[in-house]
Amino acid sequence: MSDACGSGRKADGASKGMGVLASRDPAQPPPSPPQPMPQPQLRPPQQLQQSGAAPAWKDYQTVFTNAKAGMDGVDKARVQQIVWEMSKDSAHFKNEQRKQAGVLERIERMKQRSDALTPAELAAAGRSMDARITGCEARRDLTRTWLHVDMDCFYAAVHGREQPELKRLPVAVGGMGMISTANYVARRFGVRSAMPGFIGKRLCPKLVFVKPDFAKYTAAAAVVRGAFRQLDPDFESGGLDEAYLDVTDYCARTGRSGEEAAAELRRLVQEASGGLTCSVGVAANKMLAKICSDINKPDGQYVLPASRGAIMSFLDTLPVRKIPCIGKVTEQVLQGVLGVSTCGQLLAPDSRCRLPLLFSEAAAGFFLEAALGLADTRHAPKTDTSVDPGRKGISHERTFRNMSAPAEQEAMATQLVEALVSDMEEEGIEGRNITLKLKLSTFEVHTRAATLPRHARTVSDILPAVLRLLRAEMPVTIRLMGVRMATLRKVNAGAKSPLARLLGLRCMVQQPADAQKEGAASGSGATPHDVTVSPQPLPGYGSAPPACVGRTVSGSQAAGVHRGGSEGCAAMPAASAPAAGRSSAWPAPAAAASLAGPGAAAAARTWEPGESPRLLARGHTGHDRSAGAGRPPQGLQLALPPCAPAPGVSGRGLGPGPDGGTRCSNGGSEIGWELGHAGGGGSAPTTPRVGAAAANVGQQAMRLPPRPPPAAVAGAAGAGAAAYGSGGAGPWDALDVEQQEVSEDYGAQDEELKDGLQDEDAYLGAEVEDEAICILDSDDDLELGACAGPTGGAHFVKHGHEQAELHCRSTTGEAAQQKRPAEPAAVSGADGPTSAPGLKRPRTQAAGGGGAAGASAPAGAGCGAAVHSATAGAVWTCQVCTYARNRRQFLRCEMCDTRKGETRGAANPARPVEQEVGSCGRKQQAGWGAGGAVVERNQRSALAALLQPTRRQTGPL
DNA sequence: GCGGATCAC
DNA sequence: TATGGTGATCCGC
Ligand SMILES: Nc1ccn([C@H]2C[C@H](O)[C@@H](COP(=O)(O)OP(=O)(O)OP(=O)(O)O)O2)c(=O)n1
Ligand SMILES: [Mg+2]
Repeated sequence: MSDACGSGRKADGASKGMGVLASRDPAQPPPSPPQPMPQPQLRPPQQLQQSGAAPAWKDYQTVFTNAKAGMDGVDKARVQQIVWEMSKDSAHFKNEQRKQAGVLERIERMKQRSDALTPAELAAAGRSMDARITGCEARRDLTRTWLHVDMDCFYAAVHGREQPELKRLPVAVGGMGMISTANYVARRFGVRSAMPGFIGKRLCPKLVFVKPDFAKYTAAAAVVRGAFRQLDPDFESGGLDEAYLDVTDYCARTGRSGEEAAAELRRLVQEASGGLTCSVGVAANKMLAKICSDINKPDGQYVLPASRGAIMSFLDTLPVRKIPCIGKVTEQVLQGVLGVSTCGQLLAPDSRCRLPLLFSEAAAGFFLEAALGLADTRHAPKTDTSVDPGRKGISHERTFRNMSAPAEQEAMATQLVEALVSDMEEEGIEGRNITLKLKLSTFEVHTRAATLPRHARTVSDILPAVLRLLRAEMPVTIRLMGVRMATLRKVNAGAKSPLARLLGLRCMVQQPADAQKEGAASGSGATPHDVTVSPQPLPGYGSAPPACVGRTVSGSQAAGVHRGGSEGCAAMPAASAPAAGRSSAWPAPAAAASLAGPGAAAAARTWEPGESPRLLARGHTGHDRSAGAGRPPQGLQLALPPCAPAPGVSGRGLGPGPDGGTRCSNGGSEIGWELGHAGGGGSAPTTPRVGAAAANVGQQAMRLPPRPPPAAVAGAAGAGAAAYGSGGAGPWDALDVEQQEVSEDYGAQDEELKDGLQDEDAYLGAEVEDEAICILDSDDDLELGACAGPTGGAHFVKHGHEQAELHCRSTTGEAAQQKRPAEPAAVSGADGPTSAPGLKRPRTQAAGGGGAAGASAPAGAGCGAAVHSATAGAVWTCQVCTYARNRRQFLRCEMCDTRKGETRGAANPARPVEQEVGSCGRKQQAGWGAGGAVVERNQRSALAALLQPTRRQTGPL
């Protein structure tokens, strides 16, 4: 086993932790403290005087005393006491105590429940868990070799590389307000990430603060990723400074062991980066590898042999806190309720049988698998970036001195929304769900959300809703405000049909399996047609402003918005990535991907025995008997960082700088805007591998109804990735919808046309060679009218209110050019008292008219159908905000939440009395977006709420 | 769908 | 003086 580790590895003296094997003690003590203490006076005080019993400071639970790399010789008691001393009178402290009280309460409740369990219940649950364990074991896959690599005190190391003198000094990246990270010298004093700078300074008076420079980190990350790629071109990024590599193939190819691969990787990283060191974990799956990478940090590696025995032995004494997703709170809960602190204890009969009885299905399953050392062994699938927004939400938030003035708060909200919109535009996305976040001067956090009438991406569409939410909470004294947009989708991606955009339709085409015969094309049966193509929607202009605000505001930036595919990342392959947004890299579609199992069927499921914890989005190993074909897409997502699929080239450095660098407020305090804005790019995915996986994701994104479509894409492994990959070539290639010129009309920003079409019935024409199924998915209810065409037949199959399948079948030989089978008028005419009375359906027709597309129309039959967006069907006008398009099924105004018929805003009836006046006047602090900057655009998802307090109070702030 | 909570970097 | 920003998931309503 201990094969020659001789390779690579330079004997820099610090030849620490070369792979260790079979350890029985997971916490193999790192070979003694790093290096000799730099300077005597830098040695942290070793002990502190403490008298009395049960000192108050001992109860203050912070994350600063957790075991962490570089914290070995730290006097934790001293740290804790100082942290407590400096915090105890603060509002922050008070809030922490409040939260802690809640945790204790929760633990208490769970304990009671646990005690109340009957022997019968426990026995039954025990048997159930045993069965699960058996199933899990049967599926354990030890054939893959994974490396998890994590840079050592990354930010600090980058600065140290440029200013060597810093290496010997205790350095913290950040400012007196917040520390992003600290080098190992500083860590010996207890200085850590997320610690307020002033406390760090107190712990280590000589602490040197360095301002963060995100551009540098991004550039450095890009370099080391180049090294990662050498061992695994498809490596998954877990953040700016870490990644998961499946080196199974590399090892097979080179004949190297995992240990040697790790050594080689470390060598390459150091060489490429000019001295930056990293630590590597080697194990059979991602989760284990991640845990291992921390063991011999810094500049070390640890190998966990791929045998069940070694793994179980390793986990036996491993603190549960080491499991990703088990944080401070969960650790306390497990300890408090079950008396469990290690994975081994979690598996003890008396503990494991209680898991399903005290925790949710998902959580129990996660704990079980984690304790067994089971997790993803395959890369997360990649997704089609032209369709996938790449993220679930996008946000902006900022901390400032306590603020109470409404006007000031509204101005802040405006700024935030502007920034948000700017980012959304960069990424070409729009969203439907807006959330306002407020952190009171007491540090309590509250969120208020609203669902917009339709997807929006302009300030004029979004701000009013935000202001409404904000005003409803006034008066308040806040220290932070944030805005987040969710329910995202890409604007215009791939959709060539303006009509579809108008309707807000997502269209997907797929041919019935049996139709492949004809596709003679590839013997493999993978014709372009049999792939689920898809995506995309987007009501370009269609999504008009929510009446409320003013439609006065024209479609503003319309026409040319298409953000070029890649603003900055020139190096990126076309199909690749999303423009970098904030920090990093590329959105990890993993999240969505993981849910989109193979084939629509597996869309989502809850934990099932044997399935790996979603530690990392999983791509399905195949043995997934997703019986629950039609389960709600809500599978558990105990995701760990659903790593970014293929983080490739690093993006450009900094994004568009802070507009004018202004943001930063006074005195370049703290970390300033740098991080907040940085981001630019991070890494971009290498050319995303499109294919079956992508197709699946596409489906997921499209919210396909549970029922798998006929042409089940499911198993279609390898089914032509082609159709997908070509970015813009979407569905419209196969389903040739007419009216290209409408597009131009749009481009011309024809306001009238826009308004008119909006609620109009519309006609959707298609040209297919044989058969096709077009899946319609709209924001609005769809009312489908008759449909048929001279050249083909079609019928609808509805799925709920917003989706439907349009099945088209051509009658061969029929005029190919005749693309307008059904006369729109034939469509049910259920027009309700729609707005825009003046315009009827003419628009649509006009649109179809030109038919420039027809010119080169390939032979094929046409068929079509008329679709009527129910928006126009039945609407009511809010008497408060005058929004006139509330759909009938809503009893409250979609814009302002007022009850139908009511004349006074009912959204927030009771006005909170409101709390204390802001405390002391803090200094204006620039929102540094440090940490955030860190994370690549969302690689992180957390299991989080495994244990939720049962109660929930949603009162006025 | 919302709001609070948890987690990670 | 002074405790960040971004993204995601989960649970209970
Ligand atoms: N709360 C946090 C945690 C981390 N980071 C940033 C700074 C770190 O340099 C970088 C990477 O995070 P790590 O957890 O990997 O920490 P380090 O790389 O700094 O140290 P280690 O050697 O323990 O990996 O992310 C941050 O801004 N805020
Ligand atoms: Mg690191």
